[in-house]
Amino acid sequence: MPSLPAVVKRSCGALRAADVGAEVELNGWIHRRRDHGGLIFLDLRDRDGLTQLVVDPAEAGAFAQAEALRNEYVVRVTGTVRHRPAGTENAKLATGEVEVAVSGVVLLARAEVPPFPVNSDEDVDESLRLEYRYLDLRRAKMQRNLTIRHKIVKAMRDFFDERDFLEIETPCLIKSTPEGARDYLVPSRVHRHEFYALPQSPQILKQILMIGGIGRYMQIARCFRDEDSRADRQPEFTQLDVEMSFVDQDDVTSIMEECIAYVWQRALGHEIPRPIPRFTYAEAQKRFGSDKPDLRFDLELRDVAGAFLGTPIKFLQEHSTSEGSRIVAVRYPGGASLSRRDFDALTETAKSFGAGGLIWLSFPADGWKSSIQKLLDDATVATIQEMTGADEGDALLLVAGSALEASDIAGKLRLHVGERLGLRDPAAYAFCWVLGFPLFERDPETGGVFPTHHPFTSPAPGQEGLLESDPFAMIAQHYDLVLNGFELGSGSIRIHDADFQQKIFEVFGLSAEEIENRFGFFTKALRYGAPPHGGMAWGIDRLAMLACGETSIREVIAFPKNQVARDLMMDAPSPVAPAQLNELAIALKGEAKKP
RNA sequence: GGCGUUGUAGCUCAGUUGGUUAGAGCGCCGCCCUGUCACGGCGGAGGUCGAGGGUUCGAGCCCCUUCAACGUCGCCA
Repeated sequence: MPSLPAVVKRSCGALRAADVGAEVELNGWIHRRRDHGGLIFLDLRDRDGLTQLVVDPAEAGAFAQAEALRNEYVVRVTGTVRHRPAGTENAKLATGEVEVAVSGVVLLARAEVPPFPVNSDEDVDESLRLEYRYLDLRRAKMQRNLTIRHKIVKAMRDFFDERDFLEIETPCLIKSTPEGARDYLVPSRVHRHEFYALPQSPQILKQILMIGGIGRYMQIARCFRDEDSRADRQPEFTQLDVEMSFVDQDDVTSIMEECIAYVWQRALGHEIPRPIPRFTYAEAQKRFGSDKPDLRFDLELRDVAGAFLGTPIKFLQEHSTSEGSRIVAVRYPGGASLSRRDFDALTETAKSFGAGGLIWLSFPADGWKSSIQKLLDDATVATIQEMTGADEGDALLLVAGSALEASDIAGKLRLHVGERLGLRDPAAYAFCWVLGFPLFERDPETGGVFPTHHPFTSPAPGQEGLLESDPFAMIAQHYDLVLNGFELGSGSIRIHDADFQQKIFEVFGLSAEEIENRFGFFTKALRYGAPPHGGMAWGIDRLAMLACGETSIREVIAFPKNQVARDLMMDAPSPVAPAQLNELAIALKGEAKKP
């Protein structure tokens, strides 16, 4: 007596023509049901895909079961793989050549009618998606995004493993060093009235790992910052954190550049053109009005101050000669067809970016028009047109002000124009490096010295002496990796000289006591043989977001928080029992925010 | 904390100048249907128009307050 063929458990995206004849078991969710009365089609779904099941009334038991199935019911079916009848194949499905003729159905779980469709990616109010995140996660987009994110992180781990890096976990309960963002605090039960802080990044810890002789470190690290959320910012987020000893800036940027190319290749099958272009901070500001330029489109900023040297317009005249000023033009291709109203709206947009106003100049076929028509002459306009390369049919948006302000506003207008013209293609990837940042900025309130990035960044070799004489002239050994106008991450060569690090803290106005209390453990460590070191950290959420063509990192995080840092599924944060507070020696002050 | 957008059926949305009983598609429920794959056909249920107050003979629509979501500025060494 011939033995029956073994039943093999398969996933819902696996079956092909070659499997015809096999006895299989499939487990999954009912994606959709097409009940023809005498014949029932079911699409069965798991993370791997969809398989069409056919239930014939001849299989009486299975048929009775199938009639009661609804969307999102969880079932196990057994049956035989067979070719679909000629002409009924479905090219849209990977499994579309075959179907499973069902002989047995086991209902594993019923499901309530979902509050939004699970079997389509139709836009649904995000708070509803987050409340029922487990349903949202079943949808195709989230399954795809989380898969891409996994591939990205896997590629990172592989890349650094192949290059002899160690992945090392650093603690989440650490010391609060209140600089930068607000800390999330965790009360200590054992030590009454004392608190841990959750790390804003493992910065100091990875530097200490270098002092600890680890040499090459990487971590997929969770970071916490108690600041207001944005589409690309969450209270907790994930970084690829990397640090290396005995390296210079070129060593770090080249290995990280190799890494991003490796990741994009492995996770997306996309080849990044290399070398990735590099800009100095000053150049990026000048040409794109941003320290994170979006290079998916051109429309570089043009300086037109030279055209206004003899202008009767006083503020333009001033900005045309003042050393710290710029008059910047943004070209708007095809902008000559815009109406007066459109230009008014653009002016409002510019104001929302912080501009005092906006001068526009357009070049329709029959001459030129401008918001300062009466104050311009043909010769000036011709000069401007030549300076900017504006063609007939274009418009120019002009911003004047301090170099920093004018650049910033013009940079935002450039993005705005790019957006309106559809030049910011979510499927395109334009990377660049930005280097040569100033080490310090002037504190706008006190006028004091303030680190552009963080106080552990080393100045360019040989510049240490400028610290006392001209700190604002110091250039940082700092580098940002930028993708499509987003800062993916930044890194630097760190200070490894304890005395110099001490001096930097002092320059920021920290007292010896404050330095000791906050960073004493760190400056002490630096005194015990700290190797030169440097590294980088990338925002994995942003990276995954851009890789997925999304506009919010919430689309690549399984359980994100909403804009006011609330988890809508668990309803966290929440009040805790008085007993818990007692144990922590915590008393609550004032009224709760909400009744 | 400021500014902006949105809030109408389970979902996505429409709703005119303030005027009768608030609509559509999808979903849901029932019946029919043996080759569909966004199956199809017939029938049905389903509404605190975010909430509260006001103006009005009359409010989904106008006004005030408020709540929520999203975007953004501040903030994010």
